[in-house]
Amino acid sequence: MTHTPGHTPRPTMKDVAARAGVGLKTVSRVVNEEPGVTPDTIQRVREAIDALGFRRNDSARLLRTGRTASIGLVLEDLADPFYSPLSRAVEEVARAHSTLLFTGSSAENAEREQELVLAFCARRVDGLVVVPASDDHRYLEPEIDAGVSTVFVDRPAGGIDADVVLSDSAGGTREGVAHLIAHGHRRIGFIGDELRIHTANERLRGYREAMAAAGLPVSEEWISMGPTAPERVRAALTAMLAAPEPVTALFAGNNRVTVTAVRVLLGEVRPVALVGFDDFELADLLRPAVTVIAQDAVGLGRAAAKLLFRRLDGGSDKPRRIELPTRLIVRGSGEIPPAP
Amino acid sequence: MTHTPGHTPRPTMKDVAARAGVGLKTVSRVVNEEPGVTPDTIQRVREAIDALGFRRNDSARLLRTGRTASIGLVLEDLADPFYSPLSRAVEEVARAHSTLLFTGSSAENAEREQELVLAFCARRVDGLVVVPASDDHRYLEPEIDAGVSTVFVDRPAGGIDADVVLSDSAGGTREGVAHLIAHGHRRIGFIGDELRIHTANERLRGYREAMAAAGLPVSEEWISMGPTAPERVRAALTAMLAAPEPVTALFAGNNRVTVTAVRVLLGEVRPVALVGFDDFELADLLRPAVTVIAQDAVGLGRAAAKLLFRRLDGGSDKPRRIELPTRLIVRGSGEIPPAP
DNA sequence: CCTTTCGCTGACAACGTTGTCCATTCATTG
DNA sequence: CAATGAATGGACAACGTTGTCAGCGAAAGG
Repeated sequence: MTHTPGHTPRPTMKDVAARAGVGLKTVSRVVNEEPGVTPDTIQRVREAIDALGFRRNDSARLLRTGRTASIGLVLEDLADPFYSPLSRAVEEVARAHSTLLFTGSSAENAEREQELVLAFCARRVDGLVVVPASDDHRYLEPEIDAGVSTVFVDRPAGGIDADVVLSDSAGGTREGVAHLIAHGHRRIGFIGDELRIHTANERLRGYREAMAAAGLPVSEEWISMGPTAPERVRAALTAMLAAPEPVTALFAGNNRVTVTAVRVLLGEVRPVALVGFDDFELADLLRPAVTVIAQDAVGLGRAAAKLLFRRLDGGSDKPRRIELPTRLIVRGSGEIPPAP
Repeated sequence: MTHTPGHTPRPTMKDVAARAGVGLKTVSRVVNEEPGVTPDTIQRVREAIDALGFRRNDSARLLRTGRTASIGLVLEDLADPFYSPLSRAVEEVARAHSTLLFTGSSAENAEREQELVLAFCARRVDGLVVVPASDDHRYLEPEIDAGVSTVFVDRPAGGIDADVVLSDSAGGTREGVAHLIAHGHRRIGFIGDELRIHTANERLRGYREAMAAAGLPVSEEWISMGPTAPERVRAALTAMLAAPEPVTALFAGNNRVTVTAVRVLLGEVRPVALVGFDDFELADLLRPAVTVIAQDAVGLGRAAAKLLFRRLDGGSDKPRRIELPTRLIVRGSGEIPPAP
């Protein structure tokens, strides 16, 4: 018994063929609009299809043809306001290529990433777009060899040479920190994500470079890397502000940090300047409005997906690295001068 | 040729069997951890699997077994801050059932919804979670008969009797409007989404009921339904404020309307009270902080997915309608008294 | 009128897996 | 020592589709 009790089993091409009084292959031809069928026969087959409510089983079809017309997207969290436009962009490109999209969230967990990726591979997706959570992707090598094109986004793959689409994290951060320096700040804090995350590292590097370029010393007490949970960020920032020589400005390493920082600073008497990496909705409506380094999430997703489909269409030069520029959006919070 | 040039073709169970010197079915048994294989044989097969980098083709497997262990999620926009937690919740439940998730955005377009749904059905997903964009789902009837369990979320299906999980839109709106009335407002505007959208209708009904319950007249000029594009909302609100008897408070029908309203009101000299349907991040950081009717997006997604899996596990009583309560979150913007 | 060509159609194998069932082996038992 | 039966392994069909190829009839050409 192949159908759930209580349900009529799905008609197959065989059923349609029988009903229309034609051969199996003729039905296939009609369904796929292949040439070489008389209008009369087409008509008969069409009627049988409608009468039976037949719908082609794409799983079976794709088993035969070898392509599944589906791709997998693994990211950190579907619900993260930074990743959701990215996934929407991937979806859009996939749609343009008549391809369906599997999605999964790794929750920043290496094991879960691998589990998802391999599950997608077992489903024989044609390709993958992955926001890495792990830093070792050698487990993907056999899959890639077997023909599963893979493009990494937002962070590079670990241990393998693969396509990747990134934002210019270091450059963007340099620009943001330079903006704070230009407004007179000398003691600038940096709160970022865990060091094992590539972008966190890059942004920290950008911070150090900008400070060095301005000839400013950096105290390690101004730097705090770790989980972006509100409590951790709150504690870190509070400590920086309570130090004997408190920071007068903060660079926030991503939007979750920025939001928590805004909350903390709202309770501060001293004005503290703030620039955040990642734009977010309503940043312009806060008071002060938050100056940010905006990344192009849609651009990242689109570029990654397009690169993936180029691979699927046969482009197979060596792995590419695409870096998208960021954009400083000046809104006010970065222009607050240091308290005298 | 079944593999892309330049790639090694994937090994199949046959290859593994040959290499391990056992029968095909024995490999299948090992892979599926079925009993009846000597530890010794298991060992040999395992080695062959590793050596060849074999990974079971789930598409083929599922063709045979009839279940695809995948479900489809169709919503309005994956990138919408209201829907992304919902989809994350569905994903979480799916994961707990070892099921993969196809996602697709209908962009509030009936045709596209149907296209997506039918594409998922052609892939023989086990079930569907759908946020309706169309108001006629009779096209789904043959699929449901064929055993594709379907649960609708956020809005009910049109033309068919099916499971649905909703927020209490009318009740929530009543509560929100009553809140404004309690603070002295008599002329309250309502800006909502297009009338063909069920929730828009329900919320409008809630508004009318609350006004009627307080014995307040309603001028049709205080009501504006239509697309939630910022320009349209801006124009509507501006008109309400410029009228001879301007509204002193606004109820915004969803979060997109609320955000645009906040922007418009920021430029207003008169204080205007505001309550919005849907909570959104940072609502508490705006000044005034925005009072909202919060819906439980995660709860909606989870309830829908759980109901779906209950169906998949065989539960087949008649279609259920689950209504989740909303919650008034008082933050300030709703407490502004009417200008004298 | 016979052959060639061509348009149309269908039988059959194959895709990679699982379910059914029979064959073999080997230890146990009468 | 033969009979029994459990444990193990494998041959084969089937899932629903598409690709290959051969057959058939009719139109076209000699």
